[in-house]
Amino acid sequence: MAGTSTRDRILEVSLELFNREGMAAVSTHRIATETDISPGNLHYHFKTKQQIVTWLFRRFEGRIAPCLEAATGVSAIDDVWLTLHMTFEAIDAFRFVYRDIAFLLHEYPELEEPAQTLVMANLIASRELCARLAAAGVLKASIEDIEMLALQMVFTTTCWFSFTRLTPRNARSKHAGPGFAAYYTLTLLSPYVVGEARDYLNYLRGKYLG
Amino acid sequence: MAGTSTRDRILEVSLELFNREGMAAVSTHRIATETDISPGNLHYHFKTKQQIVTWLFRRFEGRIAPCLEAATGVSAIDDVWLTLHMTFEAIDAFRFVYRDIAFLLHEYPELEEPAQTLVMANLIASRELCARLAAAGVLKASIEDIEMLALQMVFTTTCWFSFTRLTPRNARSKHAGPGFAAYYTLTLLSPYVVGEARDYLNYLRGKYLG
DNA sequence: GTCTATATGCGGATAGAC
DNA sequence: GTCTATCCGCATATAGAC
Repeated sequence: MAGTSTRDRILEVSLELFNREGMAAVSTHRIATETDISPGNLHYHFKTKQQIVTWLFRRFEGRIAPCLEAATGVSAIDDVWLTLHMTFEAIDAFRFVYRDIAFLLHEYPELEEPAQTLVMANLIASRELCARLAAAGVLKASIEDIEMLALQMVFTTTCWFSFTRLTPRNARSKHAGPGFAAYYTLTLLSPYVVGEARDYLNYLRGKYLG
Repeated sequence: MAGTSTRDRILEVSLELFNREGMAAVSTHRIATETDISPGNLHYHFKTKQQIVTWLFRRFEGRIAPCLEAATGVSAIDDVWLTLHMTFEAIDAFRFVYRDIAFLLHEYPELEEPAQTLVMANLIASRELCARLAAAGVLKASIEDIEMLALQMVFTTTCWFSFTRLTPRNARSKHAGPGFAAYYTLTLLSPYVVGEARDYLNYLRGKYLG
C-alpha cells in the first residue's frame, strides 16, 4: 500500500467495504476510519460520497470493457469459457454495483443511464458472441434462439452474484466463485451446441458437478 | 379502504411504497403520512420498522406457498406456464423483497434464514416440476440437466424483476410484466421439450417475440 | 387508538487550524 | 494534505396527553 496516494487508498478501501457490506451500509466515517484518515481529509479528496461511488463505477466500466471486447472475438467454446471467466471476475471485483442495483440507482439517478448503457453493451456483445458461434458451426440456433440466449447471458452476468447470496452457506461455497458462474452460463448454451464442442462441455460438467 | 383496520392499511401502504421506491428509501414518517396517521400511531401498531418488514415477508411466504405447491403438480407445458405466471405475479406483488435483497438481509439478518429456506423450497419444487415433465415424456433431460434447469428456474424467479430495472425504458415495457418473465423461463426448458408440446411453445413465442 | 411533541443518534458535509 | 471540532438534517423510536 506504500507509495499509493491517499486518494487511491480511499477508493480501494471503499470498494472493499462496499463489496463486503453494501454501499448503503457503509458510512463515510467508516471509510475514513478504515483508511486511517480523518473525515475531514476524506472530504478533501472527495466532496461527496456520490463522487466515490461514481469513480468506482467508472473503474468498473473500464474493467468490463475489455471483457466485452473479447466476447466479440470468440470462435470456439473454450474461448467462451475464458471470456465468461474474465467477465465474472471483473463483476466479482466490483460486485457492489449489482449487489443492490435498485438502491444505487435510486440514490444516484445519474448512474442510471451509464448502467443501462453498460447492460446494453453487454447484450450486444453476447448477441455477437452467439452469432459467431453459430456461424462457426459450434451452435445450431435460429435468430430468435440467439436473441434469447443473449438475453439469458446478460441476465446471468448481471444478477448471478446477487443470487448466490440467497443460497444456504454450504451450497454457496460451491456456487459462489466465478468458475461456477461461468459454467452455469455455458450450460445455457449447451443444448444448442453441436459436434465435438460437446466434449469440452462434458469436461467442464465433470469438473463442476462431480 | 373503509372497514379495513389501521394495522392492515399500514401494511398495504408500506408494501406499495416499498415496492415502488425500495425499502431503504421509505421512512416510517413517510409511511405514517401516506397512511394518514401520525408517527406515534404508527408506532402504536408497529414498534419498529423491522416489524413491518417482517410481517410483509410472512405475507409474501404465504402468497408464494400455493405457487410452489401448484408447481409440483404439473404434467404438461401449459400447466407450467400457468404456475410460472402465478409465481411471477406473486413475486411482482412483493417485489420489494428481491428488489434489494442484499440490503434487506444486511439490515435484518433474522430474515436470512427464512429467505434461504424459501429459495430452497423453490429449488425443490422446480426440480420436482422438471422431473414430472420428464416422466411424462414432455421433457427429455438427464438428472444433471434437470438439476441445472431447476437452478435456472429459481435464479430467474428470484432475480428477473431486479434485472428489468437495468434495461432501458423502451425495452422495459416489453420485458417488465409477469407474462414475459414466464415466457423467458419457459424458453429455458424449451430446448429439452420434445413432441407436440413444442406447438404450445411456438404459440407463446409468436405472442412474445412477434 | 390516536394525537403532538420530542429524545436520541447517525450520517453527510463543512470550517478553520496546522 | 491532514487534522479536530462541529453543524445540519433526517430517521427511528418514545413519552405522555386526549
